[in-house]
Amino acid sequence: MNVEFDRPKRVRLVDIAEKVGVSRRSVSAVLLGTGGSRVSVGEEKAKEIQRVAKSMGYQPNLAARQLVGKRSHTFGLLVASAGDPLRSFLIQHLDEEAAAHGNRTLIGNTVVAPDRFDKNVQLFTNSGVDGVLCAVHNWLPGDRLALLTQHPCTVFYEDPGIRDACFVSVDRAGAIHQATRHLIERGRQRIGLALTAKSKRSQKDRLRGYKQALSESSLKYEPELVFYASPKHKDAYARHDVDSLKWSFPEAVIDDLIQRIVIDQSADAIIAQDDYWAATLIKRLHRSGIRVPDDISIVGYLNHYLTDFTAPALTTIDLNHMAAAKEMVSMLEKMISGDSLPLEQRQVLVQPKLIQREST
Amino acid sequence: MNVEFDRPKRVRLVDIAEKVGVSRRSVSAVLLGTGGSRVSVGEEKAKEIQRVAKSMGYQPNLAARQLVGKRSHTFGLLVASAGDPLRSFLIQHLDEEAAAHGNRTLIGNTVVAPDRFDKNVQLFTNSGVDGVLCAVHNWLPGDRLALLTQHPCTVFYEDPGIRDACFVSVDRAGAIHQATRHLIERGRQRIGLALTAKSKRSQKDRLRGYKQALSESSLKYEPELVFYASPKHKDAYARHDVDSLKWSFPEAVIDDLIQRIVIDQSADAIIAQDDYWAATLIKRLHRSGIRVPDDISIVGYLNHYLTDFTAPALTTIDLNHMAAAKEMVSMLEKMISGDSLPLEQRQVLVQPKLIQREST
DNA sequence: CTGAAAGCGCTTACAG
DNA sequence: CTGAAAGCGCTTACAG
Repeated sequence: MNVEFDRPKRVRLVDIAEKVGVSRRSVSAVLLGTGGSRVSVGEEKAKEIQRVAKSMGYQPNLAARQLVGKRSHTFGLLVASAGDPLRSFLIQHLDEEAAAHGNRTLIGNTVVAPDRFDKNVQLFTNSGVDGVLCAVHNWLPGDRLALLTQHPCTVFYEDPGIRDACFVSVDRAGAIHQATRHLIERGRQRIGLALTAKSKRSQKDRLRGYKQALSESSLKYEPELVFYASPKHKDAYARHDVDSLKWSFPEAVIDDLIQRIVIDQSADAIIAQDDYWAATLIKRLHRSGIRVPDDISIVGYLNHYLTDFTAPALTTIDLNHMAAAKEMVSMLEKMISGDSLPLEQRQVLVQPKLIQREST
Repeated sequence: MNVEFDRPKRVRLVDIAEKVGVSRRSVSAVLLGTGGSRVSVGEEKAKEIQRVAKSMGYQPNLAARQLVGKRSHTFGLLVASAGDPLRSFLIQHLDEEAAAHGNRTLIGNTVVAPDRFDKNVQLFTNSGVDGVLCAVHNWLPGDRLALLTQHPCTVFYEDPGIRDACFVSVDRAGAIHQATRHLIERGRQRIGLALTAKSKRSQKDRLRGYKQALSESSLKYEPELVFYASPKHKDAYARHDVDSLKWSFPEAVIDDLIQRIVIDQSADAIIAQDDYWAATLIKRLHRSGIRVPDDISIVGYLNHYLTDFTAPALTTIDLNHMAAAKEMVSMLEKMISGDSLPLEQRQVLVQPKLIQREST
């Protein structure tokens, strides 16, 4: 079919008011729910307004509503990138949840250039967003405090390290605790734990869950079984190539991990930093003739769809991004509509869940 | 640090006009570039306006600009879902490109419910987007014609089947042509081609490229080497589970493919439908004791980061989503600023590129 | 360059 | 319920 390239004239509130023969205010009350409880429109009239609005294809002008101080029903969504492999499910769920609550989502990529985080914050301000959801990794640049100052209604994924900030976090200690227990139940005795930096809170949490599970089973905690990526491993984290806009994953660090934990320490299980570490581990172990799970069990962390494609399929910890997204949007809605959230409701912990497949 | 939860008062155009002691019009001209060429502000004054605007943290109110008919600098981006595994790179690149041209991106998920496509089109209308980028798979529901009618400035990824519509497409015939030639050069003689439906244009294109490469090398085209997913294979396509919001990939169809093409027809190579088919193929072949690439070569289609995690790493065709995204945004910008695009510029073909890894 | 005014499409407060 | 008016922050056309 052929399509005409004319910009269609939009129907306005006043157009349908004139057509029905009522005031704009009545139309506004019926269609947009404005005016509080003061306005009472007869049921007959209300129905007619609805009917005419529908037949004329009325769509309220959001810019106009926004200008008079109504909610924009727009959320800013800060992400590393729309295709962020570690958080693409989270991003998707956040967007779904926002939409389910009647909001639009303005997506802001931050990973392409160091100043993009702050630029997007400005943009969100211009755009008059009601609130911001921040799913950017803490290890990426960006002024979180400025974000919070400009947009008090902001909910983070993971603790941004700002006092009283609202955030949702996965129970990392609980996650590793589950994984460790699972491995112990499967008869593993020398369980390795792969971490990045020693000083990071997230990594300390994981270590805590690990130690606790060991002690509950009266197993000795051996520091030699904990692997830390050394500073020379620049590829310890997922990285984003700015030119191709593609993500890449650790490689060399994995061989080091195999040498130090699997070979030197005779580990019979590894809890990996994430599913990508785990997938690479499986590949490299396979090349060295070490069998998974016969010789060694591997547990991932995330539950990306990648886990179905490793051979064997990866047992992993599902970080429950759907629950996290629901919590984040729910918190944000509360902050926007009500007053500020009481302190004890500003930090929500989401429970992860172990998914057993074939690698353990 | 503690954060105050007050909504900050935004600086307006008039505020900085008063501060500097000039008219709003001058400020508008200097800061927003309005008023055409009529307005001439002295260089001194202009600099002072810039300085004061910066010091006061002025941010133009986009809703107000939009209301008086200026561009909203907002694009609608229709996607299956933000985490769409087949197009997440495309989505990311589209967003990047839009931002690079100074636009905001309103993301619209469509896969959660059948009416979401059309709902999002309405939403885009309300939001006053300048144009729409549609990256939704053609096999998903949604009224493309209504989209095009409401938003004449729309660019599709892949031909939506509407006359004169603007779209960017990958050269599918060229892609399969490259893959086939590559396999022939590597000494393969019985090259299988895995397709979905016989009647789909996209699949016919692939077949064309396949046949052409064969005939160029004087190889006989054998229809038995072409696999079509039968209607019973409901899992031939990537599917999105509405409850978990997660995607899943074909499984059973792959075993059928192995039986019919690899075993019955003794294929020594397979060009898969996409990287997911290819990854699953590699896994299943491995279980059957068929070695890749010793016994059979496998080529994927997409170049997802998944390809690095298969064992062996997957040779695949990079669909060049970055180039596609650049083209799409460039077309859209032209449509928005100028008049309608001449017919011959409405359909752009992007060239894919074979990436050799280990599976061939 | 300036000021004063009108208008974009809505909501709200006001007087009936 | 109504109409007439003011205002949100901007741009534009108008008269100087």
